[in-house]
Amino acid sequence: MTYRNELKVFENYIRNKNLKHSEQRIQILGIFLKSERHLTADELYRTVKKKNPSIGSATIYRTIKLFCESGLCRKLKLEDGTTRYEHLYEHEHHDHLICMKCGKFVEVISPGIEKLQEKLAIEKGFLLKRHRLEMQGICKKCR
Amino acid sequence: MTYRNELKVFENYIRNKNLKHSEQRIQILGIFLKSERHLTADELYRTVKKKNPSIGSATIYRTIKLFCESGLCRKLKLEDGTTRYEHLYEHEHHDHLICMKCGKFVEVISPGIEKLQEKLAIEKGFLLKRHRLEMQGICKKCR
DNA sequence: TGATAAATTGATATTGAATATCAAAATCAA
DNA sequence: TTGATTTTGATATTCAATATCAATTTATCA
Repeated sequence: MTYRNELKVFENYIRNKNLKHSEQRIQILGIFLKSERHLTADELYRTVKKKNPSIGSATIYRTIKLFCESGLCRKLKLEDGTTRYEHLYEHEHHDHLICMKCGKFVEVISPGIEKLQEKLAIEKGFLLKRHRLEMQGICKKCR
Repeated sequence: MTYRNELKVFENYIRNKNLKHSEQRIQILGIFLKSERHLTADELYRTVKKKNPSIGSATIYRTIKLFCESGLCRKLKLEDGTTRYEHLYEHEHHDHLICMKCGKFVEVISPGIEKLQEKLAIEKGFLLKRHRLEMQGICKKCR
């Protein structure tokens, strides 16, 4: 699988912001895109370090921020206090179902829930901007 | 308004765990219960300090943990990265609608949403244990 | 009541994630 | 290639939260 579109998104972002191309950013992006899991910054750092040991953790944080700004990445603050990052490009909005034993992430979406949220917000006089739903349970394998 | 029941819950917890009664814990509990807002640990610390300047912040953290364990308090990790604490005793499960401008918290509950969550989890093979829904928007006043 | 064991406190040090600083290196336009 | 600008990596710093530890307080029981 290639990530031509994602690469283009990132390169456009860099160009539009008058930032510069760098080898490190491309390495980090490649590893971020290849990873299936929702990584923490530190997990990404360790993985990148295997390919390029000279890279610093500050660069990881700086680069993740660019991914988020460019629309490739979303930052998730989870109930357990950790922060993880997920792919955003061509992933429509979704919520998460997380296994409390093995940590498995399932991305879910329920138009019904979305609608009820809208309704609830309106009842309370709110204009709903965004929401975050994290469900925790035990997956099939872990039961 | 008195907090006789809440005090009893706390005292029972202390007794059952073979912990000891302390003046500081009662002071902190009183201020926690009186506060209407969802406080951060630091906000609670500053408020307590006005009554008892000798109290240390470590005691606040230790004591909040006891409140949570005793069922009087729930820790909320919010999207903005802050951690706040809310009253739990005789408050049934609820989610939150938060104003992005003024920070207003509204506690909401939608049995419909709860049911759809259950359904969704079952579809994905999960046994749902808990969930967290945080909705952010703009309240009536701020619009 | 007083002695004793155990828990609690406050000050301080430490942790861990994330950000700030800064000199050296890399990038890019002309 | 030069020179301006950005980026990098090392390091220092921040901030919330926890750990450590001697001194104090509490509870128990003789």
